[in-house]
Amino acid sequence: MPQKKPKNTKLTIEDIAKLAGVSKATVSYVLNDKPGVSEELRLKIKKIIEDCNYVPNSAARGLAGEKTHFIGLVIPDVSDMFYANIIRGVEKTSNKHNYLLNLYTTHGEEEKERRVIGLINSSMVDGLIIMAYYIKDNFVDFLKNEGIPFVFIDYPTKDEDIYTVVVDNETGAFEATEYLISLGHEKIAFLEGHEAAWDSKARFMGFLKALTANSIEFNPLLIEKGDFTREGGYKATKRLLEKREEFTAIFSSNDQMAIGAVRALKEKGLKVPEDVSIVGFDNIEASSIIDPPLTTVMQPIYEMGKKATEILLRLINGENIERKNFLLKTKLIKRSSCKSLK
Amino acid sequence: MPQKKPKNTKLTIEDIAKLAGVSKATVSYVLNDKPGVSEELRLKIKKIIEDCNYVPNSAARGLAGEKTHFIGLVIPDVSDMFYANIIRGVEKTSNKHNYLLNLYTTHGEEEKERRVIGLINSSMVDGLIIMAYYIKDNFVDFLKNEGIPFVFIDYPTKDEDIYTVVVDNETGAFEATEYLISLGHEKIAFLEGHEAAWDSKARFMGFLKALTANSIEFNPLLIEKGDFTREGGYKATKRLLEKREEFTAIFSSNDQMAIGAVRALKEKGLKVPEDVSIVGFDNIEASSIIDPPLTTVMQPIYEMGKKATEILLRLINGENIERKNFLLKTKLIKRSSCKSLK
DNA sequence: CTGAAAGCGCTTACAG
DNA sequence: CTGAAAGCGCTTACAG
Repeated sequence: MPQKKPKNTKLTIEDIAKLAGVSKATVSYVLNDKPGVSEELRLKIKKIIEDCNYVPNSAARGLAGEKTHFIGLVIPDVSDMFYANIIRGVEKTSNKHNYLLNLYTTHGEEEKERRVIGLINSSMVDGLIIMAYYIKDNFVDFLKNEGIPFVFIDYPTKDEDIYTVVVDNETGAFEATEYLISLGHEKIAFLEGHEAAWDSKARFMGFLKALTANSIEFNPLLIEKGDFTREGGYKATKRLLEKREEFTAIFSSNDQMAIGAVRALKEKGLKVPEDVSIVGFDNIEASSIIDPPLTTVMQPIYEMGKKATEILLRLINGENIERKNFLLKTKLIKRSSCKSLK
Repeated sequence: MPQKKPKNTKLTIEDIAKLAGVSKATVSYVLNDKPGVSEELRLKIKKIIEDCNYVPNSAARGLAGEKTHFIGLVIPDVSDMFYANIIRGVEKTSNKHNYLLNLYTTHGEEEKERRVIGLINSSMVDGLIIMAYYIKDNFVDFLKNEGIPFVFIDYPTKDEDIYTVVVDNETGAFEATEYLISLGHEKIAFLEGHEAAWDSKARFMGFLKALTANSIEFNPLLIEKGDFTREGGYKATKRLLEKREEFTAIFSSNDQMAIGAVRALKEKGLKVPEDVSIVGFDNIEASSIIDPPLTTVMQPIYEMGKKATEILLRLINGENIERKNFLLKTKLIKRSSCKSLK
């Protein structure tokens, strides 16, 4: 009957202690690499543990107040490649340090994000990596009081008291725009992402700064609102074309919209990059498959997960980390959607 | 200091008991919907729990032998859309039933798959969903002895004693081939996947059966070995073309190879679908983006995760399930990579 | 350097 | 219908 878990088959610390002829405490010290056991005994016990394939019960460890060797990852979704890559970064890094993963998906729902609270209560994880939408200050305060280490991913805050790993969207957009300018483009349209999205804003800032840095006048008519979707990019580009305001390039604040833009241009008989150059942002898989392959800005997604985990693990181990806010660099991927005007 | 978890802030069952003026046991009964508490008292206690935002400590629950409300998912990777969709299916379904997810990625390494054993020991999960490569019979035996419910995904076995959820690759391939035949194709080439892959074999079987069912003679010259990669499909198709054996269609055992095949054909000046029709398998994102969009067989990936979770949850609740092996249907996605010869 | 004992927060017989 | 007590497997002061 699956209802009952017959634990009798499982080895406990007591079994190991008996086998080694010592007390449970001594085995525990060995397990946790604590002092107070002679090297000889330590080796002997380690061998027995190894031979028996004994693995300590994490639940008991968690309860007793020691490390559980689990870290919790709060993330909106798993089926999006962006999040999937973050998970992979977290997972690979934590695995390397003998940590396992608890996954909590929120699907961008505020209520589910709040349930994270229950999780922490459960003393099931030693630390938390959080990527969320609705995190408010009170939530952060709660976490602080909780005394559990946590790191935020892609959550830009001015609160210098919390650990964050964020992509440098602004510089990424700056570089992409400078690239277009270096090819001779001056009339560059910009497709905005979702209104509330801070990353869209950061990209727009980078775009603006690049124009300014190159003494190119900003033309508000060439800005179109979008929503980060393919359809949104398509519509934005159609609106742009209807304005009959001249432009030679489009900088889209993400790839999905850039793909929509390509379609809109093609429908109007315009060729990419012959008539219009396009740069996207994100380097999603589709960007290398479409015709023409898209020049875009790659985010260090995997690295974000990795970095956040490294920080968290150090915090869990009680290390002090000087810096709290980490900005990760993007990379411009040049493909064939841009043409030089020179 | 992050080293210490100050549990003092956290509510325990004892606090709730005091607040309600009852013993811990009574609160526990309410928590677990067990009989022995008057309806009135039950409601009162539930309200207090609600008001205090109390969440029981899963570690303690797990230790005490009750449900942890975690299920473990063993899976090779997260950054592959196939697996990501399975995770999503598992995660959405388990969340709906108030279950949380523990994720264990194995990266196809036998040793890491084995570490699953440690996990079970940990009484951290109530059940296990497993998608693995090296699972041997001894491993299955271990799980059975463990007394923990488990369900395998995409693990074809003749062992009628274990629960499995598998895609009906054979019927999927059968239908795809019949579709090509219905368009008038008789000279159909087949690109095999990785040699050891049982799903590749199943797809080949479906292909063969469709030929037989339609009295079309099987031509061994039109079979090419591949390895499920884009490059493998490209090379296989080049070899195929060098044979100078006539064919009007290609059935590739997955989309990646089909994409490689399209490239090989284009390089030889052949057009898809005008000169050669192509059908893939998997319905990966790229299949809808390439030119021409690929006709392919969609696997019910999300549904596999969902189905496996539903089964597992029922097992965890002690329900008996009559059937053990579930075959999930594929769906033919018709796009423009096939042309009728009629 | 080592062991006996208490305690983490829960559940579950067992009495009443 | 309800409560006192034992126990799950660990860790951690505290003695020795």
